[in-house]
Amino acid sequence: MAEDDRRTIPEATVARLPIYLRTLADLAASDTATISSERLAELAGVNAAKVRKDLSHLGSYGTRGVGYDVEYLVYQMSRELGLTHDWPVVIAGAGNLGQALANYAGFGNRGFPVVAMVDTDRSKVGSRINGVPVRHLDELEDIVAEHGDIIAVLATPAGAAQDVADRMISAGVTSVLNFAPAVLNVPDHVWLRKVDLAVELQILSFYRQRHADATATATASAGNGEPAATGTG
Amino acid sequence: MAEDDRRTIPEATVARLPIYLRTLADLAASDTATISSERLAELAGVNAAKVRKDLSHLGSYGTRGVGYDVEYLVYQMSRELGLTHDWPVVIAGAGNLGQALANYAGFGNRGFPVVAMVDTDRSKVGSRINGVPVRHLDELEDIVAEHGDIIAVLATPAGAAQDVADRMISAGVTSVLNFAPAVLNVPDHVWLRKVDLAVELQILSFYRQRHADATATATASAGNGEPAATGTG
DNA sequence: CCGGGATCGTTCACGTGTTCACAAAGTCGC
DNA sequence: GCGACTTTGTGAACACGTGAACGATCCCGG
Repeated sequence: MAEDDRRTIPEATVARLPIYLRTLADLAASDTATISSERLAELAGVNAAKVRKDLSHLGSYGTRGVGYDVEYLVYQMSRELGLTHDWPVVIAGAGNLGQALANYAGFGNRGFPVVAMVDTDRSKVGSRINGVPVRHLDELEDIVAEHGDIIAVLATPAGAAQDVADRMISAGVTSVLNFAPAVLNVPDHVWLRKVDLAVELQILSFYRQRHADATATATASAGNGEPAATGTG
Repeated sequence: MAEDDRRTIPEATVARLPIYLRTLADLAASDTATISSERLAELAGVNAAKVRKDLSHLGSYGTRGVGYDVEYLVYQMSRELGLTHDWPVVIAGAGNLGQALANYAGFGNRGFPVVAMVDTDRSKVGSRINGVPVRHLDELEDIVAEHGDIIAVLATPAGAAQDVADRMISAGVTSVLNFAPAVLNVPDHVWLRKVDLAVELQILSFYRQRHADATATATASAGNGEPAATGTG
């Protein structure tokens, strides 16, 4: 493996690393010392060759004939994913979704403490949700200044998302996770990921609809209602 | 375009159709009659050629020199996505996330009525959340029988997700949207998509971490902190 | 010290998705 | 009607991700 490859991990691999990490953490908790690519692939729901190729991007941490050392792999992977220290998170929008995210254990527990929520609704500002203070959107610059490099989670209505994102970014935010059902335009230096519930449901709806069509029209012909799609790379 | 192509829409295209549809619906609401692929691409945040190729999978609904008829495209796309009728949804898990999803307007409003939530916590069973009745998991078979083909949304703890999924599937469910932070194994005839908050944050963390590394080590060299990644295909 | 068995790391071929580029096909002004 | 202009639809080149295959490497028992 060339020295350069270690610094250019394919996007598809990056998206799978957290899954591997979670699986490996479970294994470590159950006192499993080593694991083969085949078993890890099974647990992570992917192909064994893919596991080996993915892990090879991190370096040669496996031992032929034995497998991978779970503890060491967890350590290296955590380091690579930047999980050795906390990343503060600010949630924009204290509505249903925002509150649920603030309460979500998986957030704060594992390295992503929610340091504040911001909203424009003055009746919410000043309260606390799961211990997280709700502050006014206008205080955003202060919050970023307090915590430095921060991750923005957008849980606002669609109409407000772009405006809030713009303010986040001009305040210095470079990582945005968008839950609002809207397409966001961000500058090149900002990393954006999006989670869209409606889109996911509609994708499911498409395949179901097509399956219904296929079985309806092809009652006697060779109906090929190909199923089994895994989602959200 | 061969007759066959209309029935084999690439997965990547399917994932973008809902975005186009939402954009087009907004345009229709603002009395825009026709739109070019270039403008639609701009609004949807993608490449113009990609828009044309994606839309060509639905058929030749554009007019050269003019663009696409917005209304007609909305109609065809809704039909293709199976949005001409409702798809009932059952949410498993009445915790923070499940409740937020039940309250989420984008769900029930646009063709995905939440007909029930299921949980094993007897203190929750019998109550209503945003008008949605919370029933016991054991009633799952009844619920599926009542509403026929149903979409399952899993908002349970990770440990319970596989069990609940198994029960859903044996009750007849063929579409599953998984919010639980766990890898699910489902039979081939079931469509599965997943949304994982922790994974998304960790992906953001990776790119931020790498960026920090790059700028730290390459203060004087040609620091190439390549940003701008769009998420969740 | 050596052979057998297991498993990694990598190469290669293939399929899928993206982007460019351009002919085909339409509109509009005159 | 006709030419200029606009925009679609698609062919082709390219980039990327996947999965199978296999040599390389390591442990273990004797």
